[in-house]
Amino acid sequence: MRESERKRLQMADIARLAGVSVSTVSRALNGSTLVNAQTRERVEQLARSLNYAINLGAQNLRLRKNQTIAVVVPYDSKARQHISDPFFLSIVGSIADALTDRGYDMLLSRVDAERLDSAAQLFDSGKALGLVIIGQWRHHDQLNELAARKVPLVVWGGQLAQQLYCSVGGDNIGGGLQATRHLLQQGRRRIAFVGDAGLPEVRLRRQGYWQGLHEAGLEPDARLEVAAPFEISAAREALDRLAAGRTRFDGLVACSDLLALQAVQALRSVKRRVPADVAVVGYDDMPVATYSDPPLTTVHQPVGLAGAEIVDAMLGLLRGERVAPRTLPVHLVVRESAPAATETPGR
Amino acid sequence: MRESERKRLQMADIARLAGVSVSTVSRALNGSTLVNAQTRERVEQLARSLNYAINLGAQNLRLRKNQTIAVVVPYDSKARQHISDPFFLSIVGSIADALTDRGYDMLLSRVDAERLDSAAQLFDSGKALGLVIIGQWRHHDQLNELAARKVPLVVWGGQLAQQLYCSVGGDNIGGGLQATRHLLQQGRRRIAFVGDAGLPEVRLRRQGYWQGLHEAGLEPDARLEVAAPFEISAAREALDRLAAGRTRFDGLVACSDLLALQAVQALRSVKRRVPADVAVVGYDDMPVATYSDPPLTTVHQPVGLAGAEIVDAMLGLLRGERVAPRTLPVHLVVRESAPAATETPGR
DNA sequence: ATGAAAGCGCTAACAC
DNA sequence: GTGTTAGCGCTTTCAT
Repeated sequence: MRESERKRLQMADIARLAGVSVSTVSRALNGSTLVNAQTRERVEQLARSLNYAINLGAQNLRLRKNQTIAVVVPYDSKARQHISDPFFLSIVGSIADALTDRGYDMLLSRVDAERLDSAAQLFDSGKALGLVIIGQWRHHDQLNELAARKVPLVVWGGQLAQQLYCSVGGDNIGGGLQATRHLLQQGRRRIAFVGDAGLPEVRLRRQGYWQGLHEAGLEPDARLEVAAPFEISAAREALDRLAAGRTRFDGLVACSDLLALQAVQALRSVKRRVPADVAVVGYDDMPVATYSDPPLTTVHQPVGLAGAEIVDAMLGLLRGERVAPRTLPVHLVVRESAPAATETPGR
Repeated sequence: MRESERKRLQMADIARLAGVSVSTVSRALNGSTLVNAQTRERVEQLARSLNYAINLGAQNLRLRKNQTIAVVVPYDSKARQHISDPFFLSIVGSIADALTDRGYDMLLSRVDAERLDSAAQLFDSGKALGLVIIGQWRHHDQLNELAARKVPLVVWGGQLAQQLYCSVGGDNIGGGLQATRHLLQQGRRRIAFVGDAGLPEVRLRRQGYWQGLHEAGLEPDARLEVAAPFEISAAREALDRLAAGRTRFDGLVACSDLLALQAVQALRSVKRRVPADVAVVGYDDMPVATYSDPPLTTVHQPVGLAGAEIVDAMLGLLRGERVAPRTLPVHLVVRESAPAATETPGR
């Protein structure tokens, strides 16, 4: 009908031109040993010169197979915002690489975060063999329901109690802990925590933060916990309030690099210096962290590894294995926003 | 065979349970008017409660349709590097959004840049209706061949002479020109250009750069043109050579924000200040440009718009229209790496 | 070594 | 309104 699909070539055409049956063409093109070498050669030449390729839709139907994995990046239905956080974008890139390596196709979908179950459609309709969902957001229960329905599901996010699905994620508790310990080691005692603890990953990081405080004999102060969303413009307001507020602090742990940098700007707008007055630690270690002013001390997430782990977990599920959630190691990268102990001058 | 696909539900199952024929189920689920309201209701209920969804592979085969567009991000076969440039990643995000809005699926593929024609497989095999390729790289001819073969093709990149395919891209000449003019207006006269002119987009930007120089009565100086690739670690070396070299310069136009920031670092390593000694302009206006040290004056590319334009161009092609290449407007965002004329103190 | 025929899960005439 | 039937483009017995 469309100009471009007027008359797609099919096996029957090749068969006719080669003077053989479709079965033979099929066998030739699929490397069966049951074809005469010359016949195969003729068929292959023909196919190549005409740019014929086996119709994978038909092949998959007949073989009842499929090599497609859906990667779902939920969006906030109110904001309908563009995928913007660099971390999510790069993890998608990493998954794309891992899937390509293993010979799978990647379907990239965006779905309303409030209707995560609609992602299951991708599976039910046979479009994809399994689902990778980027982030748990506030939908742990919906994810559990999907898993209960036996939808092959791997979620990038934190490992929670009562979790039926397979998650792969960074060590959030460890990350929060390392960030906090580092600040404490530099002598900071009033440490703020920035991130929306409604999200499991953030909650775990806060748990690490609490643990760090505890180790140092400090009590958490709720006034220093800022529920800033990952969405930057909305976060800024909360950070301005924190910076301008009466509650004093000399350290800050943020749940993304962009959040950390917004905090830096908010602090500067009220004439507080980083790190002199407030030392700041970010999260993710995206490229921005090395170029920013100041360069960020931040918790490095192993993005490259993440894609491979996610895909391996998915392939395990597809093989029918029980795949345990995985937690990937993170480590602190120290830069100038929260430098290591000031070089003790002399001894 | 796999645990998870033991016995996928199909229309026949629903039909049996509902006590009707498959045709009726098909009609009911597809909203045909030729079904009794009650029958439809019963069928729909059943399907919903069993999480049955029409098998799209079979449906597509039967209907000879397909709603999938492949987005191809070429990779360098030598480096086999991860998609890392934030600009490419965000344009992929933008396309994903635009496709979702219009009801299309997006297949994200990576292919060896040296074998771009292999991307055509995605089309020939019917996996995708059309191809979006991110970047022309050095493969203008391969792209032309694909277009000559009537593969529906939209390329993010520059508009070139002798171009058979549809391209969508930022106004590269304009971008290069604006960047250069801005530096000239600040009184800079020795302006370096950083980017691999083997790539069409870069070549066009350099053309704008030359034009800017020409307007000011200046001659290009080949020693100030640095063929730095987008890949950062490789670029750094070239930038260090430039910074340490004997050829003096007081302004610099880079072809990405990351390149600009690497240039800043290279300059600092030889004790040259930005912008005091050298004013630097970046390209793309990624988030990093606002947070970096110094914040970058940079050419803003309309990423959000780009996705929509690319997809609209593709849909035009699929409708059989001739779609002309499109050039999207860019504009300079002035920040501190190349500030506007120093506030003339008094008059 | 090759061809004929059945069927993957679905839709759309065509009957009734 | 609903069922029957013939494919969509392919693979694979089963013959020969």
